[in-house]
Amino acid sequence: MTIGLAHAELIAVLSAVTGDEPRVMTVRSGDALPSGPFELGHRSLQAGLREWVGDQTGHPLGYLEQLYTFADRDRTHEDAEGRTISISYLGLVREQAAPGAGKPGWHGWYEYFPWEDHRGGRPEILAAITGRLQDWVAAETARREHRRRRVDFAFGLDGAAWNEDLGLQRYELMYEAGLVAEAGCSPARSFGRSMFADHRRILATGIARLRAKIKYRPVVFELMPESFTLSQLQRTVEALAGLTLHKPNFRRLIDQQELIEETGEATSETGGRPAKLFRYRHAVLEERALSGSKLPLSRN
Amino acid sequence: MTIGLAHAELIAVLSAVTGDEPRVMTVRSGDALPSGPFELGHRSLQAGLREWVGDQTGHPLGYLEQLYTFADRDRTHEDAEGRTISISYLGLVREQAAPGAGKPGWHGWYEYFPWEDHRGGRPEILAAITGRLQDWVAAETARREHRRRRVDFAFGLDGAAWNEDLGLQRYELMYEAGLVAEAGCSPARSFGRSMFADHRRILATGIARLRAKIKYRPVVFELMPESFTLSQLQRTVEALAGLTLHKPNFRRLIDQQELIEETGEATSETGGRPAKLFRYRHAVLEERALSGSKLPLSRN
DNA sequence: CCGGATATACTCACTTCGAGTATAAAAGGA
DNA sequence: TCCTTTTATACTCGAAGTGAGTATATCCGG
Repeated sequence: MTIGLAHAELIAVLSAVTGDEPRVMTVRSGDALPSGPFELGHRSLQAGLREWVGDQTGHPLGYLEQLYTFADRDRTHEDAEGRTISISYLGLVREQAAPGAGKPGWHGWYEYFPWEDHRGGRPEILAAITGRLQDWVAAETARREHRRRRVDFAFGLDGAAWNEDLGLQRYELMYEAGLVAEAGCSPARSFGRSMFADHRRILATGIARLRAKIKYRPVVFELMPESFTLSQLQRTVEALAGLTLHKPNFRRLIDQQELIEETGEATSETGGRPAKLFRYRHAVLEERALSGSKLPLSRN
Repeated sequence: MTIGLAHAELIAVLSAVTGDEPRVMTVRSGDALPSGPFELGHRSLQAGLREWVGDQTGHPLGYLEQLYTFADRDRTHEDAEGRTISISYLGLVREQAAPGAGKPGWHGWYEYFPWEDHRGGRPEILAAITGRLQDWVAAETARREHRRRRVDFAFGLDGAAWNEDLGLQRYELMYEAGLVAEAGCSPARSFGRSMFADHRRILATGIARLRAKIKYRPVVFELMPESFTLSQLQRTVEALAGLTLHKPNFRRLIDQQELIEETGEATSETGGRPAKLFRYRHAVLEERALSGSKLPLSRN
């Protein structure tokens, strides 16, 4: 059996949350995701990436999961020896363990995807985006209805509700419609900050995966410090989801799951009544669900 | 930047359901999953696999999604040129398009995982498996409680309910505990039919992914013929999940989602009252949810 | 025409969920 | 000191969804 030869490369989407801003680790002043060769000495892909991230950044890496493997024709390596296979990973870094967060190297998610942050209501930029998408729908003749449904569904138009999990579909639609610089359109007519090659698409994949995951796995705690208040926890989830949540219902959800316990201490750094501090119950298996199903949205 | 060279290989978990038996396409008389080199001519991984499957089997491939990419040290290729990277995919084949199903080449899932089929109640083989796992728990000293919780959670012991999505965790626990032939234990002391290298683990990954997916995406219809009865649909879902469902609630769930419509015809092949035939509403976007959350279990 | 088998339709209690309201405990200024 | 602001925490209530069971319809074969 002959086996195709290829170059293997690892790409990491490393995220942290500082305050209420989700961030991603970047190189080249925010133009690319960190990546590197898959060395032969590594035990496995996972171990290879962990080691590599540790060396490069000094941040201990908590949660790590594989995202997707790409090998499209345009990803061919310079020399003709074969094509490049890129294996992407999603990693979560604890805020306090990431002193670089906020400094250069870490950039906010919503710099690249300004239309994904709905915490302050529907972003105004969406009007421009969906306007351009309507033109793109109108330009199609054969399958116009299908295209319209895809746009309406992904962007929450025509009665559909905004779904924060569809970030990847949204980016891909915008790519198809030529609304992002990576698709070759002029920077003036593009939306959001672009990245090298398909790195922004990989970032969108990571964000979408994380947004979906926080709904049924307690991964948020990988981003929290050792002890935290319920409001901090809520703001972190809100930062990731790009949505504001209903406070009483969020709290009910959290203590139904019995994932956290009081430390006994409290903090009064927030201005008003002092908040109790909580810690994650590590006894809980990672397999346990965070929320039964959906996030408790607030109506703004 | 140097890039590691590697051999790239595609592995496919192709599934179909015949009657009420879920099957997987195999080679070597059921000892291995179909696999092949990733050729340089292919446009992308997805296209490469689609083409390759079409050539090899003659079955048109409906749904196709990437599963996982493996590159562990023990997967090294014979010649010393580098290691092998295996990219696995899950594909769904429509029953009527798979005339080979039932014939050699297609084997039932539960031949490899007899403990995963709970349609006739908890399989007796589970008593033997969990017995051996208890020994394995007792053999641990340092983190015995953690190990016990993992076993209880995965196998539905000590108050926990059986969760059909945890097939991969169960296989991995059994591998760790040395209960499967792939882990090097004697065939006499192993459970289920084993496969070449880590192919059974990949199959478990595919099964787990599909079981999770049918709960929130209408992928079952990729396995159904053009028109079908509600009972057929239910039996197909039951075959995949390895569980029996509550009939009235299953039907309520289905027509709440408005995923199917009557063809106007009926069939009386089943013995009793003739059943209405339905078809999948292709107008529905693939992104739409199948069931709000969980499957409607029946209490057996 | 009656029982067995299968399909389809309806009911009801209970839990969960969305939304809103009420009370508690700090800080700071008049 | 007391009142306002701010944040935290606790409780209520109706609507919707879910689990479980029952009732009716329509075929087949004797």
